Amino acid sequence: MATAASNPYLPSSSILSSGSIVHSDSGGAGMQPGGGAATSVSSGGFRGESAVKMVQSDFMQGAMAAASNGGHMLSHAHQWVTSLPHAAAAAAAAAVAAAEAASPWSTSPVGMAASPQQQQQSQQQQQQDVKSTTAREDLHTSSTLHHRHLGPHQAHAAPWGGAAAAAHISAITASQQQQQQQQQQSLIYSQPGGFTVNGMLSGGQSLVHPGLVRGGTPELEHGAHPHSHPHHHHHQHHHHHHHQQHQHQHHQQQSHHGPNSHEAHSDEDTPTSDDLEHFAKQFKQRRIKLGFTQADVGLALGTLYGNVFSQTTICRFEALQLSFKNMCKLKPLLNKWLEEADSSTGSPTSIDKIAAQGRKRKKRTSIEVSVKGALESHFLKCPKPSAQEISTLADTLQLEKEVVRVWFCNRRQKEKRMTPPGVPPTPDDVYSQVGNGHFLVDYLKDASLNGPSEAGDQKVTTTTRSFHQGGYYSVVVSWAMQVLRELPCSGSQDGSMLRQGHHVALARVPRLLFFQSRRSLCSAPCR
DNA sequence: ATGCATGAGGT
DNA sequence: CCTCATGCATA
Repeated sequence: MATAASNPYLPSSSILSSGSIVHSDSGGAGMQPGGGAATSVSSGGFRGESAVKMVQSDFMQGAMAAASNGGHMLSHAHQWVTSLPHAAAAAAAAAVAAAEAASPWSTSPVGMAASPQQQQQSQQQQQQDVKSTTAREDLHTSSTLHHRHLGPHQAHAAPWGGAAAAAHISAITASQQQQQQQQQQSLIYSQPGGFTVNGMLSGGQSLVHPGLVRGGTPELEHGAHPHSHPHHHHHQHHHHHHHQQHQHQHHQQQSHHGPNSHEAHSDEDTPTSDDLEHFAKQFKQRRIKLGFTQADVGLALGTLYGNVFSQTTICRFEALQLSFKNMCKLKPLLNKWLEEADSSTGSPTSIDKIAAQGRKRKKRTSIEVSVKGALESHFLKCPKPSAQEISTLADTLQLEKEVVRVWFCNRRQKEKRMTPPGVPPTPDDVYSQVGNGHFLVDYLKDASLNGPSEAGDQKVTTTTRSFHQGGYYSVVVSWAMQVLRELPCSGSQDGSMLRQGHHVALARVPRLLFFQSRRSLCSAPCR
């Protein structure tokens, strides 16, 4: 009975999740800032004190640095490849079969025809129509983005698939969201600041001059960073994009800004995925050079513009793991921050923001690999299970219903990041996908899970254009590796075979087939 | 860096 | 109940 939390969140730490899966780290509480705060929380029940968190920046920076150097970072690749759980070994095999049967990328009508859900989703994703803006400041970037022309059919390949339309349309529809955020924040800020939530903030960490808060950043690159001219324009137009499946289309990924005097950089124009990618990279480098951690930036943004962001968000931005729209929204802010930090001289625009939350978060449930596998398996069959199904599944897996529900939600979200909403029929796009696929194969291979095998016939020509929808394959990869490592049920088949099969499946089943397989094949009895 | 969670808006 | 933007808590 793992009714870990019949109550969403109890004010106090009465999360006695009896055994099941709640991950009760010994260390967790230990590092809690407030010391006893972690558990005590009596009345207040919040862990506002957590503000003192010691950043794990070191770790991250190191990682990022490494990533940068590496040329290809695993962190931001893509993963439209969802793999299958051990239990679904069969599925994997099936997938492989399918993959081979139907030339993966060459023929890809499947994608388009793919689940209606997908279409639906993509549509929704872009919809959120723009409410007029209220210039929160004046920094409305974006100008009159001269979108090429939005025809009735412009669904084209945009940055991240469906984002295409979004790109133009919602160019930078930050306004709406900002409103939301501000609302929330205002609430938050109103919290009496008994505690110094920002030890670091007030401590003078926030906007220290770029001098060298923590110097020594290896790779330097002087040169041209994007921010060029600060100009504030503001666009505001909302269209309704009728979304529909594109049959054909062209994409606008040209990253060559030759002819046009100003292509895209900074904060204007409709950023293309290329722009974003580039910006993100630049941003990261500068940030590191300046000695700021992602967390610092997040706070600084709040301090400067009123929108506080967490390390997570900054991280995701740098890794291009946000939705296209979201990326567009953040870019201007980050860009501005860059400028500030740059000229920095230390403009401590300190407006302490307090981020305290009155509620207690439910402890993070840790789902076992095997269980995850089962979930994945189900996800393949039905990405959107009904409440009933969820309940059943939850019961079967001995998880709370809510946990399962959330899992699916998150899974879907993830999928959006990894799966282009509209399958790009365009050869070009397909290629880029292939590139990713190879990358993945390469990675697995490198992971010493097995030899070259099939990978051989697929040249491991990693495309550098590793972006498109914010990759996420790393997640799957790591998971896949775990599975492969365990692979409890290799009985039926030969271990190596299975492995190869797996890795192939992982590499080539990318979405298209994926959907296909979701219906026909796949249906591992999962445990 | 990422997994699970929360909440605001929409239906 | 979903999607989406975000973030705490973790690995």
